[in-house]
Amino acid sequence: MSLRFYDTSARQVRDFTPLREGRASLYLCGATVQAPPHIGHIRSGVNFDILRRWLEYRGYRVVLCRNVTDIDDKIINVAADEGVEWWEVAERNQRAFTSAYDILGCLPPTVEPRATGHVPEMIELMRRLIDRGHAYPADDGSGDVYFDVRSYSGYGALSNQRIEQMRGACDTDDDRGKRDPRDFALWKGARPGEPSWETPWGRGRPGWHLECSAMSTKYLGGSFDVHGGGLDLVFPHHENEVAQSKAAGDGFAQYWMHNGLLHMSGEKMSKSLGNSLLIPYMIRKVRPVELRYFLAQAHYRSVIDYSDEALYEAAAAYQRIEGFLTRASEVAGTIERPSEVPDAFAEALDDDLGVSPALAVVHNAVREGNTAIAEGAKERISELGGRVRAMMDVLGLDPLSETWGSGGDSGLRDVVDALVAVALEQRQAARQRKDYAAADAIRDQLLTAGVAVEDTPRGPRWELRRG
RNA sequence: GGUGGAGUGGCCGAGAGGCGAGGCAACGGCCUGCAAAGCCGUCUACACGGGUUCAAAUCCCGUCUCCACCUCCA
Repeated sequence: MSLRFYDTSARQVRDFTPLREGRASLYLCGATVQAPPHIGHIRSGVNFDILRRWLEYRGYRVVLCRNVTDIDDKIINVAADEGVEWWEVAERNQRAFTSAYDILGCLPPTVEPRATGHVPEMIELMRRLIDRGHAYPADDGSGDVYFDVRSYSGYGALSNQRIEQMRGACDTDDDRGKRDPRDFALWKGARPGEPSWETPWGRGRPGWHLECSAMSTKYLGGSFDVHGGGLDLVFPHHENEVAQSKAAGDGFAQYWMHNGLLHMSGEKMSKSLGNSLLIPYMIRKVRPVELRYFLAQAHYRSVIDYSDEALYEAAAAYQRIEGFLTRASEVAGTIERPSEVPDAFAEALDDDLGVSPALAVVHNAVREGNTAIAEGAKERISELGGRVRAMMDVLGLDPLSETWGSGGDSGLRDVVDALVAVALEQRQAARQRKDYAAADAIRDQLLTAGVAVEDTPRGPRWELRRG
């Protein structure tokens, strides 16, 4: 079977056929940098990182454009509240997003354009829309420029809605100068004290949707393959984007992919809830790779109901895979990672990124591998270990990848290893003379210090036990 | 009012007409001085009521419950 994805616009799974053979162009709605990211934002990043990695595995040359919207009402409001410049807020939060993506092992995008760096492109797009009769500057002198939704017959096609049934857009203070309440702002006229840029229609700043159409066109062309983002962006953001671009004469996205949202206690984690699931806090609960596993394991279109229990279960599942690979390396030496993944795994990902069934393939290989370790079958261990690494690598989760290195000082680790070895020698001596009370006391002391000892047929081994 | 999604074993979570996905937890066994890890086994589930079918968790009709979007959202 071929590679296929669920297309929000078609409301069904479609075979993936790129516009240019061997290439895949992706536009991903990244952050509006009004606040630091929580795990819902990063889920989106992880889901699309897996898409990107899978496309690359399938031989496509991927160009991923992930925007940063660095100007909007909330950014301005936060800046005003804090008494700092709007660009301080944007810079600070963009750094937080970048850091979070890095920590979770998301590959950097090919290009990461910022809205405020593309005002000329936005002006040009507005010019095209006005020339074609799809947009108009407000006639009240406010400087607003609106998209005329009634002029574009396809409006509502993406989100499957009829204009008549839509509510009015309240995206400006008082809907000044709108011809129809559902018209949305391409450009917002400047208010006193706000950042603004010069345009033929007066000073102002971008509306929320214009930047994505302008930047996708600049970096990916008028037509590109996949547009992605969170399910909550389907309307109005993506509906408005596609309206702007198609009304201007561009082909725009061929496929629309939306990740499901992450809920907290039955509630969606919106920015306004101000919840505590920010990345620095989360990675005190579990390691980053375990957080990535948690976010990746469910199908990208399903809702994830966040709970600490579910998070810890995911961490345990990951540790099972990691434990196998660690022990496999100890027994069979370096585990080479082959370039191919098993067919069953590939078929799962080909089918609309079925990460869950793909992970079932991984776990089956882990169980076989553990049996091979028990039997001491080195070739089999290497083979299965390599297979597991290859599969996990495609998901960005290979435990033996340098991405997930302990991050600690390796020199310090050598010191600890030597110290633990001293203690273990004493414990072994105690065991030899069957002084199990002494042996167990040493093991307990090490455990208290965070060193978990396991006895194996080849002698004791140890590892750091977290928290 | 409009649009879309969901209800699966103790828990998480796939699947979508016929073979028990997988994980976590629990219990029993093997292994171990004891553990740990691992392996084997047990727990045979699909909201409810009808229907179609040789066969339904999966299709159809109805009902209930929950959720999302309908201009702050990833």
